[in-house]
Amino acid sequence: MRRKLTQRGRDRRDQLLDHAARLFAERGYHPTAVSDIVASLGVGKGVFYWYFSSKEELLVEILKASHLDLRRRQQAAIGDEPDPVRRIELGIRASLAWFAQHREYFAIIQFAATDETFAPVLRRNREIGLADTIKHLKEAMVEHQIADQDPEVLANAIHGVVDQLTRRCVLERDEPVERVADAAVDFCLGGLRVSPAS
Amino acid sequence: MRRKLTQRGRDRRDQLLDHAARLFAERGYHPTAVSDIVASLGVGKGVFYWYFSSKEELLVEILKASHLDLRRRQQAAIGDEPDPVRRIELGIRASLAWFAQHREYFAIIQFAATDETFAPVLRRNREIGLADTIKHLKEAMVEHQIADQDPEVLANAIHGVVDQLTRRCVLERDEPVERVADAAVDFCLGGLRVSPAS
DNA sequence: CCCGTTGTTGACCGAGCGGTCAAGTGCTCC
DNA sequence: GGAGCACTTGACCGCTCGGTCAACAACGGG
Repeated sequence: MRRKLTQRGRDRRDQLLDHAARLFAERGYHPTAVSDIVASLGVGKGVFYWYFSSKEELLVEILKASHLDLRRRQQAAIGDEPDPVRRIELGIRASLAWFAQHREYFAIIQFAATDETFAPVLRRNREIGLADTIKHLKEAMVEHQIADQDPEVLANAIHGVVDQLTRRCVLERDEPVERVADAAVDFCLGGLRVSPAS
Repeated sequence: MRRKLTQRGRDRRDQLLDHAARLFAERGYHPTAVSDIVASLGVGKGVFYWYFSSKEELLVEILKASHLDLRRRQQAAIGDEPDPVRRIELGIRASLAWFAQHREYFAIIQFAATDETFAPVLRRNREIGLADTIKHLKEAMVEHQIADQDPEVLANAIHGVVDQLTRRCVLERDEPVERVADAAVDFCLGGLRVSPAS
């Protein structure tokens, strides 16, 4: 759906995006009706279909916009840091911080991953994120800062740690982001540090 | 729903559980109608409601049964291994192997995690799994095989790695379980092995 | 002040859903 | 062989959903 929007129109669209994201996060995508979304704004149903051609398109827009925002935050955090390992660390910290500030998107992304309709968008988002991490990992390998291993597997493992610790520690248990980020970075850089003896 | 079942009845119930799990995994929970499930068996709708009181109850049963099965597999794999670190390793390998054989449950569990209705069941399942890992971690700390750290955070990090590598490598890219399991164990035990110099 | 465009209304529609039920079938045990 | 319980049928119900639309309001440039 492409339409000429005035400032008023753009504001409405953003309102719809925001309210929908909140409702999707709270109750889930399917259980949230379009009529719930417009009701939460106190407007008629037609408003929704003025800005979006379908409920599906709305979710796709939410996914794209949020990923863009997360990525901007990561890049801002990394800046021009020259050390690749340090860049990975800064990326991990930025991700945790972003999710702590945008909790609602976590549940939405997780649902979208379970629905074939949205999987392509999500896959694309993920590939971009992985590519960033892989780039840093490869550089770190070239500089012999870390051992030579399949960078794609490593990148996935790192994202798995960040994902899980965000979910369990930051979102569910409300632990301070800093502390959780420290733990995530520690685990990724050093694992369980099993002593060679074992 | 508790009912007296003959052998025939138990078989039907299992058929329903199986077909439903497959459909939920392929299309998702909400988009799969009860009428789809019974149609895939070529029976009338009443059959479903003879064995389950609602679609919701069905999913809860699927979640409980699958978690029980995974756990049995883990315990069988661990056996009476005395070394706690080795027990963690065996648990990781068993999890990956189980999911490789029961791919359909991964998508179902992921969806269930996004729906408040099913979150309690899942939370319970997860707590049980974490408790197992934490037990081994604590023992390993007592024996000074690994450094003293918050065992709950570590357990979550490990589960995150297993989760992510199962999803990306085993399920999506069909890599051999053994190889992925090696990578998961390596990463968990040693992380990125950043050289102390950095 | 008028007119075209942007924005809004809410009754309405067809489709599909989860769930019910009266009626029937097949098994099993006495 | 029949009484009774396990199991099956599928039309049916009430409801909610995503989406449409004709009519109308607000805004803004000329």
